[in-house]
Amino acid sequence: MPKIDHDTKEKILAAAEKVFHANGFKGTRTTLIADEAGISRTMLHYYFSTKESLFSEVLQNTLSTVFSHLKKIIGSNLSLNSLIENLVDVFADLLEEKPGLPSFIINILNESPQMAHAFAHSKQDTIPFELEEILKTAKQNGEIAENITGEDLIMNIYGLCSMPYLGASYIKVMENRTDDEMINFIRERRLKIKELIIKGIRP
Amino acid sequence: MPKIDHDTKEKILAAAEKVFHANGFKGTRTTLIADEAGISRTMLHYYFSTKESLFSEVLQNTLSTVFSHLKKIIGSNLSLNSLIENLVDVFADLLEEKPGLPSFIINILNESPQMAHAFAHSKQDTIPFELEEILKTAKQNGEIAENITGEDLIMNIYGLCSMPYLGASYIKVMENRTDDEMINFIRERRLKIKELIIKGIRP
DNA sequence: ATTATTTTAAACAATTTTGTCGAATAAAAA
DNA sequence: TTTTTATTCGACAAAATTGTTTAAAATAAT
Repeated sequence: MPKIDHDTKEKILAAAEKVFHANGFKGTRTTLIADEAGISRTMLHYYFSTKESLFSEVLQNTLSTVFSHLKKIIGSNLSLNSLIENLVDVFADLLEEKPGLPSFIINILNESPQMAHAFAHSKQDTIPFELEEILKTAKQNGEIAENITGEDLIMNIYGLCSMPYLGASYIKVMENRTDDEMINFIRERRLKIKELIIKGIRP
Repeated sequence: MPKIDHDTKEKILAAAEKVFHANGFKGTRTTLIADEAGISRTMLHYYFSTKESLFSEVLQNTLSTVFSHLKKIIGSNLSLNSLIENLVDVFADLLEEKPGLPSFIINILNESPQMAHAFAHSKQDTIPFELEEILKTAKQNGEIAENITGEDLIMNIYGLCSMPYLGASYIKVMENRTDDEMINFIRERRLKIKELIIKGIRP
């Protein structure tokens, strides 16, 4: 029986993820992926017929990672503050694992708004529903300002958590940070983000 | 004496700004700029020899717009809260004028980290210095938590204000918003951002 | 040892994109 | 009116990029 070298395929996928996340679909050169994986461009076409098929596999991997993180929150019966801390942790963990994710998502939304449409209508993102429910009771208890919506909360979290990754190259040189220092900086910021949001949405 | 049609040049620059802001340098096709401007591609090369030269003029225009906005804040002797409200207003006004700016900046930082380096070292961005000064006295007065830095404040403002523009296509379809409704949504969010930050950084 | 599988290199076709050139037209300036 | 300027079109060269093919190697399976 034939044996496939899964190792090489994985190497290609890992390299492709890195390059696609950083440069989007159009911006990516398959040559760069091959270089990054340390293989020839011929080999790339041996495992993946086209750039599109490679991209689509990377996209699926990325989305499944996102959903596996999101599932950590679903079903838990939490107070508002715990929920917020949980959401921030889940997003922050996700971004620490996939630092290129914010720029990747933004790129996709830019390059093909159809995908934004499809994704928005897929209803796989169940967080908004849970959120509205919890916000309702929190408002009744006077824990939170009346005008805050679930959308607000998600935008606060996603915007604040993504920022350091989107501006990484600038933030790094601004304070002459090493890679390790950047990771620490972002970890410390995670705590500040939680505090900012929890205090900031009070009545 | 010869007469140059400045109108056409401006049309090209406006179209180029739109396309470059939306797609970055690599992602931009000069054909698209010509189409957007309603002129032939030959004409584009008549006024701008290369794609690079056109990009560089767009970039300079963009940066001068950014700085003209930033200057509105400099030199004023404000309380912490007024400063924050001012900063949010200035950024929000800027983004309302140039909605593609966040994705443009992110693209530049991604495509050429050298530019991030150059920009960070140009010291044209004087806000951090002013900020640290004001934060110092605010901390002495107990108006703000000790661990908040100027960098934190700027990241909060920039991240929160940019978010709706970066995810625009998603946010639009999510709630079936028209263009006008999007503008209103973002204007209302501006107030929430101010409140979030002011309350969120208290001790 | 023989066969099948993985990998590379080199060459090539097709496509896209950028930039140039020359001819031709319309409009304004001299 | 003659000349300069603004504009377009079409053709084309050069470069980059993607994908195919062929021949040849290294490696693993039987």
